[in-house]
Amino acid sequence: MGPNSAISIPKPGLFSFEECLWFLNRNYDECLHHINGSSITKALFLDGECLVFTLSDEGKNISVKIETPDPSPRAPEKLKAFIIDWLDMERNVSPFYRLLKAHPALDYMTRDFAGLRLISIADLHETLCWCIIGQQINLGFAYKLKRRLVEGFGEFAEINGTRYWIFPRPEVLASLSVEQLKQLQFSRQKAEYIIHISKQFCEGNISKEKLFALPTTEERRKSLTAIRGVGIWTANYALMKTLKDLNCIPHGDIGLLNALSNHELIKDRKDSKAIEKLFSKFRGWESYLVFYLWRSLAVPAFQSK
DNA sequence: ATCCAGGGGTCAC
DNA sequence: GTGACCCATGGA
Repeated sequence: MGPNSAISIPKPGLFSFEECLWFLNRNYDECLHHINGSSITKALFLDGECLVFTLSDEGKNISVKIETPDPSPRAPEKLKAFIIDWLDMERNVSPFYRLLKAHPALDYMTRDFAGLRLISIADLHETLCWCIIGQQINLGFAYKLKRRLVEGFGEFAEINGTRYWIFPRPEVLASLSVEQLKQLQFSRQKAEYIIHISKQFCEGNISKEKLFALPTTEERRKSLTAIRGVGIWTANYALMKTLKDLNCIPHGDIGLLNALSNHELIKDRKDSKAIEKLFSKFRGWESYLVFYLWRSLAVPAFQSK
């Protein structure tokens, strides 16, 4: 491990590693990263190179340690860019905080969730598959299904006896049969959607680059919902989590509705006028507001539901 | 047993 | 464009 594998990333203002860590370590059985005390370890492919890295808090900086032996010369630089993007470290969120502070029911978030960033999922294929998995089932079971998929068909790097998994490649999922996924307790519908979406990636019909190339959110949304299994909720989730489009609201999301209800911001699940009214005050920061509202679901006072 | 869960497709109007 | 209905599967 030479000096090249030590990387430091300066923390921006209104950024809390602890809050981001909290999000990544919610009470779910996540299989794509490991939390150990106050550090995160994850594996990924960067331009085809498999890297395992550990993030930890260094006060004014975040330190990144590459665990994989013999990383390529450009690995540190690419990894740094990945992490800045992953934890949304380059964004100035102070305008969002000003909007929160101006809202009596949401003001507390600027203190209780201070420094939380919109943590992304870089891989569009992974995001869409994750959406399909999570559609209409409880999150606990969704994470279970994801783990089965990842450990069944993904790849891993092993460091000191621990396996760090990477989400399966589109080519692998595209070649599966519906029956193989049904054995993992995927419904027929989920199995068909995932195989179909994976094939679309293999054939080059979908890619993150192609989506980015579209000029407007509306065109990106249309392009996504044209895919079988991708509805408006999934499209908005993917735009928010992978393209970091900040104008996206996953309408109908049960967690979002529960959070709005907890804050007494809506009367019932069909109160779309109240939802529109709230989000109209957060133009340009809708996705951040959604993310913070999801965060609020873990607040003990809102847990009794 | 019954209802719900970070939806989506289809089909009628 | 909107609404009713079906699809699936585990968890509480």
